Formats: sequence, structure tokens, C-alpha cells
Amino acid sequence: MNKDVRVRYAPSPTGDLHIGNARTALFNYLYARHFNGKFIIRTEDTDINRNVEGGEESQLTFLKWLGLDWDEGPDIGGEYGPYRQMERLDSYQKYIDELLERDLAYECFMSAEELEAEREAQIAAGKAPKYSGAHSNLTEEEREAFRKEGREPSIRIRVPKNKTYTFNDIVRKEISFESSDIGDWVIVKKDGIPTYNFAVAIDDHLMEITDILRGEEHISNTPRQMMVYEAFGWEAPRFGHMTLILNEERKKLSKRDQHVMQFIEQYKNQGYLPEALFNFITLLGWSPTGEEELFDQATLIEIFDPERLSTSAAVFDQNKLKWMNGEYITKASKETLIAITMPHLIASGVVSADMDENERAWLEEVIQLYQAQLDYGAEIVELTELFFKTEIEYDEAAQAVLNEEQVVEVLQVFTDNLIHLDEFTADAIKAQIKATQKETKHRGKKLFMPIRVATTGQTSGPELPKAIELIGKEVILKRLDTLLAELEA
RNA sequence: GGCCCGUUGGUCAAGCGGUUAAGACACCACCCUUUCACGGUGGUAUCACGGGUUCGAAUCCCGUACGGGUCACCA
Repeated sequence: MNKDVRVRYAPSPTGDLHIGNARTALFNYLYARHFNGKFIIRTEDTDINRNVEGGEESQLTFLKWLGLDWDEGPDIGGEYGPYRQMERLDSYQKYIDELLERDLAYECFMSAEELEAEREAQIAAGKAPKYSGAHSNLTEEEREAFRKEGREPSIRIRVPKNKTYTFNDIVRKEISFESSDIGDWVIVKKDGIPTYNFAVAIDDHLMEITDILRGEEHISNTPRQMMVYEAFGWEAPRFGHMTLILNEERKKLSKRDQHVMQFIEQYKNQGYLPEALFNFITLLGWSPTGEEELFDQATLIEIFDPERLSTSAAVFDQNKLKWMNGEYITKASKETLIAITMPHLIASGVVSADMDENERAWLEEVIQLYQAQLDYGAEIVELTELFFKTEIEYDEAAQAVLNEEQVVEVLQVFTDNLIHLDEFTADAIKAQIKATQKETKHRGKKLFMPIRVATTGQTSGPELPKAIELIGKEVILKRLDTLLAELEA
């Protein structure tokens, strides 16, 4: 690389940060940092009808949450500002004027209805819809006449005839398009605002962007942008088009999909860790050389290699994300674990936000019981249900255990042992389980399962003595008594 | 429909002319744990199809099928 690498992520503030956008941002970030380049954020807000209030802020907030940082952007400025296209309108004007001046662009007065009619006629005739060029050679008089009618012009660029646009895609290698397949396209809308394809090329050039990684849906935009670079004699950046992320039906992940969570915010809210999400998304459409899959951000920056970007689309496997998040939770600090779980417990109403110190300490112990098996924060609610109620229900698997013949004896003895316990601690409880074993001669599954099921209602769960301690003597004895009464009846 | 892109297990994927076709998730089995969870070991399962090229093809070429993207005064 002869020039310093400058890479950008250009979000439209039309909504919250989506997984697909996050991935684009993340790979550009990795690319910039790997090559010791600059990472820039530019807001593409030229579609004033679709912009939403707070959209930009939301995008930036979740980018930050994911662990990205940038060198220039709408929030921090920089030498190449401003970083919002709507604030750059002035800088586009001279280029528009120049194109008009050189007759490389022209005013088109056709109405939306006329354009639509033209398109439909082409489709009906079995042809690819494409602007006909009807207004490409209007005389000054004709233009004047249209203006008198009150028509507003848009500005279209003249697409060169019989030209092949070829570029060497970072991920797909050589791709070419014929200019004859592309109609003169709009560079300035009727409202005077430049279109995406035009503004993006001007901005990328002005901001000295060297490399662009974006979604596959932009492949066909590339020749258009190349035309702009060509018209001004500018060198085009390197383009790389990443594959799309698909849903289970192998369709482009769309915001309407019900099966997977689409927005980064949802993952944050469900108690996913940003490091896990970062790691997981990186592995969607890119793979390292070795067999390792768990990487922290610094390592990913170091080993990232754009040559290893995948050329085929990937299905978003939420299940594997869950697993990976679980791996990160297992390694997380106590503080992090509490932070991603406690709010869910409070929200579910089982504990109060202004709990006292004792309750908090108890709750933290309960939560820690599940650190190794927890996959995401919100899961804590169902996992810990049994700690927040006195009566429990026994499902089929539990019933099966309770039907075993030794159950009554084991539970009877265990209950008697427990009643006299002064210190209701895990160690003491463990000793009583041992004592129950000696007395009943039952051990292993025959010993533990009845106790586990009777006290927790579940056939699987956390370490038993500790769980019993945390449930508390009173509740445990109550459960035991109730169950024994039922079993004997 | 035109143009563009893609196709290795259920999913993510390695592989870039010669491999017993890695690894991960999920699933199953076993081991560890006096139970559970964690962990460990092993197993089931893949080169879309048809032609070439080659001594040899998952790898290269051409077709077909299938999937996707795009053809906006959206980005």
C-alpha cells in the first residue's frame, strides 16, 4: 500500500444499528486498524424522508458498545469534515456545476409518472428497464418551456457509450459491467439533494478514502461511482463487496424476520457481551487460518486478512452466537456477570431494585451458581425461578425420578437430618447427604436425584448443596414435607 | 426478464491439482463428577448436477440446475 489507508463506515440514520450494518462497520474497522489506517464515520443522511430522530446517535452508541472507536466522525469532527452529507451540500455544488458545464450531465424534466410509464412499457416489451435518455438533448427553449410548466429538473449524468467498467474487487476479484446496460442516472434529485451514488463518490474522494468494504448489494452501484471518478479524473478507491447475511430461509436478513434478533440493541438488552458479538460477527463471512475461534479484539485486528473474506453468503446462526456468548460469560468477571443478569431479575419482579445488602449478597451468590452454564443474561430469570417461590412443580422427567422405589426412604432420612441442622451451609448440607447415604445405603444417582428433584423440582441444575443452602432451610423443609405427604398418600 | 454474484455436513467453515475432505455449533454415546453443571473423548453427517482438461479434480474450463443481489429522483 503506497497511500495511508483510510477507511470509512457510512451509516444512514434511518434506524437502529442492524446486524448487517454492524458487520460492515466491524470489517471496515478491522481493515483500518490492521493496516494502521484511519477509521472514519460519515453519516449519509441525504434521504431526508427516511431519516429518523436520534438515528445517528443510536448508530454511534451501539458501534461504541461493540468496541469500535474512530478517528474522525460526525461526533468528533476531523480534518475532512463535515461528516454529515447534509452538511456537505455546498461542497457538491461545484462538481455538479462542472459536470453541467462540460455537458457530462444534463437536466431532466420528466415526472415520476412519465418515468414510471416508460419503465412499465420496457418491462412489458421484455426489456430491462432503463432510462431512455428522452431529455438528454433538450434545447434551451425546451428546458425553458418545461420550467414555465412549473416542472423541477433533476440532473442526470451522461453514461459513456460502449464502455466496460472493470474493477478488481477485494473479495471477488475481477468484476465488469457494460455501460450500455446502465441508463443515464440521477445525480441530483428534484429537491436539489445529490443522490447516494454521486455524493458517496465525491465524499470518498474528498475524504481520501482508499478502501471500501460494503455489502454485496452495492456491487451494481460500483460502475456508477466509477463514472464519477472517471469524469473528474480521480483515482477510484479499492472496493470489496462482502456477502450478505441470510436468515434460516436463506434470504437476506431483513428487519421483518421474526426468528432472529436483528438489532444490536436487542442483543445488548438480552444480556449478550459486546466482545462475544464482535467475535461472532467477525467469523460470519471471514475465517482465520487456524482452528481457534475465540479471539479478543486486539488479536482479530492483528490476524485480520481481507484475502480471507468469504465469497458465499452465510446464514446467521443465533444458536452458535449463544454458545459463544456463554464462553465469554464463563470467563467474565463477577461484576460483568451481575451487570448482565441483575436487571433481568429486577425487571421480572422477583427482586426489588432497592434490595438491602443481605439480599443483594444472597442474589449474587445465586447468580454465580449459573456462571458456567449461562448463555445470556436474560436466561437467568428462568434458570433461577426455583429460588423465588416456595411451591414447585414437577415435570415429567422429575416425576419419573420420584416414582423410583427408594425415594421416600431417602427423602425421609434426609429431611430428618436436615431438621436438626443449625448451620445451614453447603458444607453442612453435603455432610447430611453423606449421612443419608450411610443410613439408606443408597448412593450416586439414587441418592442425589431424589434430593435434587425434591428440593429444586428439576433433574438438572446447579451444584446441589450450595443450591439448597441458598434456597434456605425453611423453604427446603416445606418442599420436602409437602412432597413426602403426597408420595405417602 | 437483463446484468452481476454465489453453491463443501442441519449451520458456520478449512481446503487454492495428489488430504483417511480440518475445525466449530447443534445432535448422539461414553468418561469425569456419589447427582447436576462445567470439562474431556469419540461418533453420525458434506464437495448441487453433467460434460471436459489432466496420470490425477472439491480444487481449472464450459454448460445446466438451484439460490441470492440489482435494475429507484433509497442508501
